[in-house]
Amino acid sequence: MDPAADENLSELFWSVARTLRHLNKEALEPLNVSPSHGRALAVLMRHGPMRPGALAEHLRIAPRSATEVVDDLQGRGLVERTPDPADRRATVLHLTAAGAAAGDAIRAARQAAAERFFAGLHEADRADLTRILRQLRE
Amino acid sequence: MDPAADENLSELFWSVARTLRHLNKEALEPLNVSPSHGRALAVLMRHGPMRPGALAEHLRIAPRSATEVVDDLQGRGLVERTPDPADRRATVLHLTAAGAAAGDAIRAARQAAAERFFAGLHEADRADLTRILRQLRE
DNA sequence: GGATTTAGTGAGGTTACCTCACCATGAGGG
DNA sequence: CCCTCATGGTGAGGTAACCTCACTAAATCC
Repeated sequence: MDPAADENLSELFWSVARTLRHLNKEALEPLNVSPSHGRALAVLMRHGPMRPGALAEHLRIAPRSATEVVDDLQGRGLVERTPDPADRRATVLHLTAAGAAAGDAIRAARQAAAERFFAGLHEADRADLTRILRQLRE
Repeated sequence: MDPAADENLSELFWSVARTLRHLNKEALEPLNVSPSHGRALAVLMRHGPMRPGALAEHLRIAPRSATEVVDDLQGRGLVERTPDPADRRATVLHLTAAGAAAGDAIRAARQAAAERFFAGLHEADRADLTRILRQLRE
């Protein structure tokens, strides 16, 4: 159990993470969305209309911060707030047509970036990586 | 080449990265240093005294931002600025005794966190992960 | 039906960055 | 030797993406 090995594994992980983040950001740049907005749109794409609170949970940010993201997205005409018929305190967020289009573009760009990044791996290595990462996530 | 597989691999990677970052931050918290300060101290520990500009390069931030980090670190008595005898425009940063001690503690805490995190993996999986990450880093 | 909880948001703060402008110093060319 | 240009550091001011705290309106519990 060489301690230096763990240190290296951790550093290695960060080094790879940085590259991947960079690629992601680059992929999103031409679409004129920040990574944070991209994540929010992706959540709405995947899980459908939801309340700001639920969005906050998905993004693991404070509810107040979700309000801010939504403000911004609404300002760009990508999402809309509609009153929740079941609870008059609440609002429901849903994508506009433009938002859905942006979401599609983001998904495609992200996927292309990931594809490029992981393309160097053999099928078996991919499978191993997936398995190991799943285990780390617990 | 299922597209969804790559999407998942990328997301999986981020999920794990987030956990690791969280652990790192937690490990640094009791030492009362932010991750950003920790990184700066680590660079000074590893590479010895250097100018702010060099620190900025190592941290991949703008020189002006390095000034800020150094201001903070100096305010906590962890680093000192001394005039560079070779260039009267420049200053040289070096760790104080407290800074070196903090650097040691940070290194230990970081390593312990990584140890705990990767402890769940079998030796073989660790080796695979290391190999695959190395390959991804190219 | 009054107390408590929950949903969303205004106000204001923090962290970790950034650019631009500026000054002092150093280095090279005529 | 002086003049120009490059370089090291920093003041001023800005930004993104978070945060907490306090508040209102509505729902829910006892």
